[in-house]
Amino acid sequence: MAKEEFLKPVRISELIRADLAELPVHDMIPTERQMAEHFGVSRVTIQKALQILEQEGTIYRRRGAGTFVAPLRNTPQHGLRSFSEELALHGIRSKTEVIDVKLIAKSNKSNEDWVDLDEPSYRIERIRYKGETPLSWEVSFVRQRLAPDLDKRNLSGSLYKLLSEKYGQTVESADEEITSLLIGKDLSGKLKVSVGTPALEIQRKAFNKRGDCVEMARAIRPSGLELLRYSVRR
Amino acid sequence: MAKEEFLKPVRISELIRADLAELPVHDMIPTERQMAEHFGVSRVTIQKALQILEQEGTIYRRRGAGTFVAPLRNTPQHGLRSFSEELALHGIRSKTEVIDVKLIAKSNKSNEDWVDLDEPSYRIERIRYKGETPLSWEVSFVRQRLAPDLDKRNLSGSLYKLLSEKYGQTVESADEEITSLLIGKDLSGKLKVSVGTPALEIQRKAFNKRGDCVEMARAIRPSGLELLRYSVRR
DNA sequence: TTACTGGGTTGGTCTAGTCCAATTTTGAGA
DNA sequence: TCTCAAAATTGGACTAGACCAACCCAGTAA
Repeated sequence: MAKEEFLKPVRISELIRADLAELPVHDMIPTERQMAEHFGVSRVTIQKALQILEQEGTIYRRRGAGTFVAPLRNTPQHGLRSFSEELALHGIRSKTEVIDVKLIAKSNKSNEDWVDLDEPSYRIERIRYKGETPLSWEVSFVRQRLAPDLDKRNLSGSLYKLLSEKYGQTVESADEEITSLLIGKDLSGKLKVSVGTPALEIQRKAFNKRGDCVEMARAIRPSGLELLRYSVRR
Repeated sequence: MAKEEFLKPVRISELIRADLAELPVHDMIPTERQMAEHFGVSRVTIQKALQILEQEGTIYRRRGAGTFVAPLRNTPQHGLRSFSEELALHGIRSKTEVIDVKLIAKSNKSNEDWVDLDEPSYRIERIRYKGETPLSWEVSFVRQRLAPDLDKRNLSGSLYKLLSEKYGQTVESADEEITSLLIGKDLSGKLKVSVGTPALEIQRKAFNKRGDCVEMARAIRPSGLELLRYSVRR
């Protein structure tokens, strides 16, 4: 006989979300107490399930009034995705060309002045393609200590996936800083665009759960393909 | 005699954060059970307090092991701030020039093709300055229904603050989309930069708690001042 | 020394119940 | 019909206790 399984908040939120799809916007849904009885769980568990739906903008709650269906938000939530995942979400199959991989000694005053390395790190230079069209030029730095022999791996896929699966370094959060610039002589050839094309420059620091910096990266994306979307919350 | 006040999670998280500042990175802090006893509250309350600190990246937790001090993240968290708040955070006093405010009829096929208005809305065109230097050109659309007589207000301050305090429309979340472009003839004069200067274009939809779109905006920021920062979480 | 095992510790999760504050509804009175 | 106060409802918050899974470490055996 199958062991009795209790419903967990995540599962409950999925069930509720499915029912929600058929309800009109701003409609009130059953109270927490009713749901608790219906699902056979405590009210706290229901509250956690509703909290999930509230954070993703599916519902909103008003004390003393009830819980209501929020309007559909057509913009997809950004979350934390690698570049390849981001492209796949837009239905684009991407290709990655690894330009260069090398080990950088510590505390070098290199030409990459935006990154200060306190220990030996790998420098990975890559270009992302959609078919024959370059989409993005990227340089990533990863500490050797966190990912030894990274240079011997296949780097033409998702770096985040590789770091997570092979080294247990899962990216949980990232800080990004965005500026604009003009494509210069050095990159115009690699990105197959003319000098003076406007582009986005994204500098990113990615962190694991412990708050250690797992990756430092800089990406240059010529304008044309709109991929940079953020959802900001209070 | 003052009424006995129970400590709430937010207050507890502040107290813990203060103590944390003196501890070395990756040090273990007292267990949840110890803290619960120390503060005279339940363990669930402590967990909520720790959840706050965990989300802001101050600590991290490992089941079976304990709770630890996370490394300092030097990049400031972005959160959801208005442009003027963002500038103030960088120690910059900003000035706002209101170029134009007018009421737009519904469903007009205007030259602003990026926004589809389903009802009468205000169109607010402004320029942000640091001293005499223009930083950003912005156009905001706000539904008349949500903020009647908005055109009679003083719009040279924070629009979000105005909407929140006068109309009860507090921005809780926003979706932003970022691209790059070159400054054209129309904006080069207003922003006092030469034609062909690279710039960021930010399109934003801001929502209240109920998920209704409170503001639609488009901002153009010439490169030079780095203000666009995002913290992304899983 | 090395490898394993078992018990204690710790965070993660859930329950059942209580109290509170915001809101809506009800009902009495003018 | 209208107004306003009381009552009921609802989400928000907290407690005390329980169980579980991951982890750490001391002790044991090879």
